[in-house]
Amino acid sequence: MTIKDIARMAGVSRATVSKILNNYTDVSEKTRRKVLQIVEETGYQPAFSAQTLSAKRTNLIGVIYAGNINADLTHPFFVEVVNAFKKQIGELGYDLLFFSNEKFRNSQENYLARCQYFRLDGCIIINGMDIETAITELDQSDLPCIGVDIQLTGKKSGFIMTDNRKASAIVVEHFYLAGYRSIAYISGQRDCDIGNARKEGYIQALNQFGISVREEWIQYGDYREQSGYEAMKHLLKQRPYPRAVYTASDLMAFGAIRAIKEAGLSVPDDVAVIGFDDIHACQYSDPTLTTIRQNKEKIGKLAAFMLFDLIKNQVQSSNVMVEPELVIRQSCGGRVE
Amino acid sequence: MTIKDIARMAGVSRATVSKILNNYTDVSEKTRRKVLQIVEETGYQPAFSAQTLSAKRTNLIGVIYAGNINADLTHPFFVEVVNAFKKQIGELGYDLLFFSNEKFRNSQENYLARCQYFRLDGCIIINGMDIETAITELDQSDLPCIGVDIQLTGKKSGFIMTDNRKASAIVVEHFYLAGYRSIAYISGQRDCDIGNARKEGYIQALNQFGISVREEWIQYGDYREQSGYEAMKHLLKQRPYPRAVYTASDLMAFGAIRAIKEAGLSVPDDVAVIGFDDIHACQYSDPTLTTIRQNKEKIGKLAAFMLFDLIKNQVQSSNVMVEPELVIRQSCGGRVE
DNA sequence: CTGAAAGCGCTTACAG
DNA sequence: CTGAAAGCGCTTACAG
Repeated sequence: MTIKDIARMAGVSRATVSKILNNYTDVSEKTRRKVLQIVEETGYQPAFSAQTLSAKRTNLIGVIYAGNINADLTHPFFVEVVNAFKKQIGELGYDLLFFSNEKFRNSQENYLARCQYFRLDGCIIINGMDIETAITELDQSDLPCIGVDIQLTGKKSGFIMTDNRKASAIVVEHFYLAGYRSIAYISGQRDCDIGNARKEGYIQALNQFGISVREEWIQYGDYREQSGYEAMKHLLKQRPYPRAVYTASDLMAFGAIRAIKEAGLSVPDDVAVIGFDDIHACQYSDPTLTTIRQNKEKIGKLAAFMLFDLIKNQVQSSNVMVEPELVIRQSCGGRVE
Repeated sequence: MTIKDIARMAGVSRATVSKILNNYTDVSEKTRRKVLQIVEETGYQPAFSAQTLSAKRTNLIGVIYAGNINADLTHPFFVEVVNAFKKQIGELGYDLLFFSNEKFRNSQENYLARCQYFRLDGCIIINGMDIETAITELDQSDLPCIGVDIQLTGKKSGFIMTDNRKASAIVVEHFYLAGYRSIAYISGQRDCDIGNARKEGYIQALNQFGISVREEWIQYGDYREQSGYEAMKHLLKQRPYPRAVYTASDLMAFGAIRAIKEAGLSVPDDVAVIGFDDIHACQYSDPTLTTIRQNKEKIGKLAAFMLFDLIKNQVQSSNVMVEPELVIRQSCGGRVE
């Protein structure tokens, strides 16, 4: 069943059928009705590949998890963002193509070439560790791209992320108002942009409150539980040890809590802890974990609209910082030192 | 840059270039080298739409989250399965197309038509609640389909799921060996196939051990925390109340634990609990939760191979049950009644 | 081993 | 308002 069949059945030309299907206005109401009815009856659907070959757009958006040590589908933060993105971009009429990086990785990874191969209308790039240069190439091309947690700079690119400095400021302020003055920070890897933004926010906030920054109270982990555990052990060896700890991920907070308990101390009575991410387990841990929640819904939704505007040429490259929120539970205490 | 350009530059015909790119063998080594070199130099890539229009296959697999109340990308179990599936099917040379259901849903949802529109090579169908008839239509078509947690019956379809009866048998046996004789079950919705399989397994296992089944010890929830809490409150009102509880999800187990604690009782000393899913929070809850872990890796990977075989016509419709595993933590106790 | 030609199923100026 | 025709960029018999 092709457009030719429909044209024949309706007694019109293929061009006319095509126009009707694409909502052109210069067609008589009578012809339109007849054709539409036949389309309805037959259940005719145009073929994607023929449409794409002939027209330019595909209404297809690529989803790229960038980085060699790459966050995959299961990443708890990004999956929520991508889900919200998918919903919104779906409303706008786009489907999603997920590149399978496997084969691809073995050869030279050329994201741009793959986008061109499928003639994607745009793509969303999820940040990972150890970003490939192929991402830069894509970014600098004229394919519309939106980065999540990664700063894209191309003329047809934009990015969106949580305001990580702000998040740290909120945490430090919360600790400060609860009376804490000795506040440590367990960061992500030293070369992680996100972790560094959080660190800078932490330092800036301490300065603002006139609290001097102690280098030995800044530890580095890898966002995982074990690294938080080890970082906390280092912190506890110091005299005095910090009475409040802010970690760049919830998992590291869980690790820190484990270390604190092992030392015979209590959370939050001896050491207060605030994490980052608000993963599901925060509600069920002992104690329940105070943490920073990123507005994943909003990030995903905004990414969809920003990409759409870029595609429709309605806008220049844009970038947005989204407000974080502190979710207060048991782990952060509230006593005066 | 098209195949025409490459042909011109190499001084051969388009047909020859096409053959070389598609690994035909009836081409002289010399021509092959020359063409390949030019392809390399120019970075030429064929256009997906032209290839698809002309050939039949797309190397594209559709991912469908079925059901009106539909599990989305963020579902903790399915996301792991889909991730493993993506990796394996990627190795086999396929990319993934995620249908955006939004627009689509408003009209009559026609999965089959959409698959045909994109000329997908096959698809994977993730079970949800309240499955549409459009899924049946897809299942019965001759497009290769693999269902996860959903029994497909078409001649080109297969399915894969955890052996849910077996899982229940393992749980009941574990309780039995720990000395428990009064074992309750908190199920999913009454019309949920998965929940029912687990229920039947539970009943069968009780029978096997000569323990009589008490209808009032079977409660129904909706897999969420609150429903587990309420179901447990009902169970605790009974005299005697059960000393061991098996729930069809971890979240319901957390709800049950909350109810038990609220009643001034202890887990596992007064009531032992075993959940289902092994979500991340099980490791951090108080007490940590004993639970059934499904082999998501294996399910995803098998789904990929099964679908591949179906596509390549190497196999008839197949279906597989995957072994579950009991992960023992603190909540299940181990004392004699 | 190589190429001319038809065809895949659409869309888009263009002419009427 | 409608249609003939060219074209999108490939692949695939088929002939040589």
